[in-house]
Amino acid sequence: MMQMTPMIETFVFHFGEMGSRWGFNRTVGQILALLVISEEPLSANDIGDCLGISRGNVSMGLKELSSWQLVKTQYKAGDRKDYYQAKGSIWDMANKVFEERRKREIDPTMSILRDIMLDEAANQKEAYAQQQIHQIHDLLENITHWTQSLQSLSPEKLNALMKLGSGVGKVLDLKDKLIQKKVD
Amino acid sequence: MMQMTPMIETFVFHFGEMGSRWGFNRTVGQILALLVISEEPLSANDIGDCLGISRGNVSMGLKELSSWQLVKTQYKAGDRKDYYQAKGSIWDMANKVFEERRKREIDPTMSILRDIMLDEAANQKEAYAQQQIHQIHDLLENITHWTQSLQSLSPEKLNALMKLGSGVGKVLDLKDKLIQKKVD
DNA sequence: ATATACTTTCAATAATTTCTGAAACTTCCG
DNA sequence: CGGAAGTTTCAGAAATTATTGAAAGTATAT
Repeated sequence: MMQMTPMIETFVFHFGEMGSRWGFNRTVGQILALLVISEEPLSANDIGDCLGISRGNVSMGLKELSSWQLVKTQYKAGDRKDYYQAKGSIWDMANKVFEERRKREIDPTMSILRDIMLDEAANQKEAYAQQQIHQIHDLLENITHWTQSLQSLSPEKLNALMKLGSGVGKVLDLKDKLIQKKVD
Repeated sequence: MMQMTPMIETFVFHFGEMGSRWGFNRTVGQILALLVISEEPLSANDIGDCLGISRGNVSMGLKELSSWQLVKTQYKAGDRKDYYQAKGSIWDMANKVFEERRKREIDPTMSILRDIMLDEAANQKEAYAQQQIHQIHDLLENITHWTQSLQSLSPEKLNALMKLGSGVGKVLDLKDKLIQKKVD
């Protein structure tokens, strides 16, 4: 079984706190952290022992992580236990988290905003409200398209883009110039 | 006082639900939504009446929104009441939310990860853990730089970038070619 | 078919977060 | 100063969310 050295405890517990901000609860955050820093797969009992949580809670946590597609199951020959591992690279996981959050947090809002935009404004106040709602909708739509296109980039390109930092403004200028060339 | 038409109610209540996912609680989300779609400033009592919540809760919600720098206070001549309004454009507000979330969710984690990275790995397991932690740190650092550079872009450029969508990959290729030229 | 070794579910409970409302505080005016 | 009109605070109540653990479920080996 994994032993919890002080370093690993610090990481796992902190990740538990933060996990709750990233859309899952403390236990789920801790389980994910544990799986991420553990090279070999862990059984559900290992996880419960390390974190000092009940067996049922581990099961629910793993179920949640599965729904986020963040864990994979390993079967060991001659052993009935299931063993769990983090699935994919850190990059892949971050992507999964972004995508899942978009689905849960942005998509439902978009749908409601679209409905509202179809309604006829009944008075001056509603007209103003609708105008604001329109802006929020457009913003969310942009963010959605944007993150989707980031997800379709290869990891290398993504990394290049990230490294670009404030150079991103320059690249935009570049693009304008090139388009200009084509027009000429 | 603002009347709650069905359209406005739908929006405000939904925003309340979603607000809790964006880092503030239901009431705070509702108050923000109400202020965003209301053209003229509202008093704390107006807000409480519209949302059916206690005066104390309104006060706490406004305090929270102030700490996010999302509201401004208006004083009306010959009226002792304070009147509140959403501060800045939708874009500005989204930026504030991003920034505030970064401060609360990413920065503390970065600091802990940095500490861990300075420790000497005591054994093979810790070495692997440290390697993973290093990757997480780099990812978060990239995201931080990236979002900071987005924030420093003008709204127009930001919009152009958003509209670019998957074209972003092409622009990157372009950049590589241009750098290549310089090297030649 | 039964025993065994595990996993999952879910009702009850515990922990946490949010909300209320009364009291304390502030500010403005006469 | 005293009081009226407002705002803020915070202890306790209410609501929500997370956790436990025992019971039910599943799969495998004999």
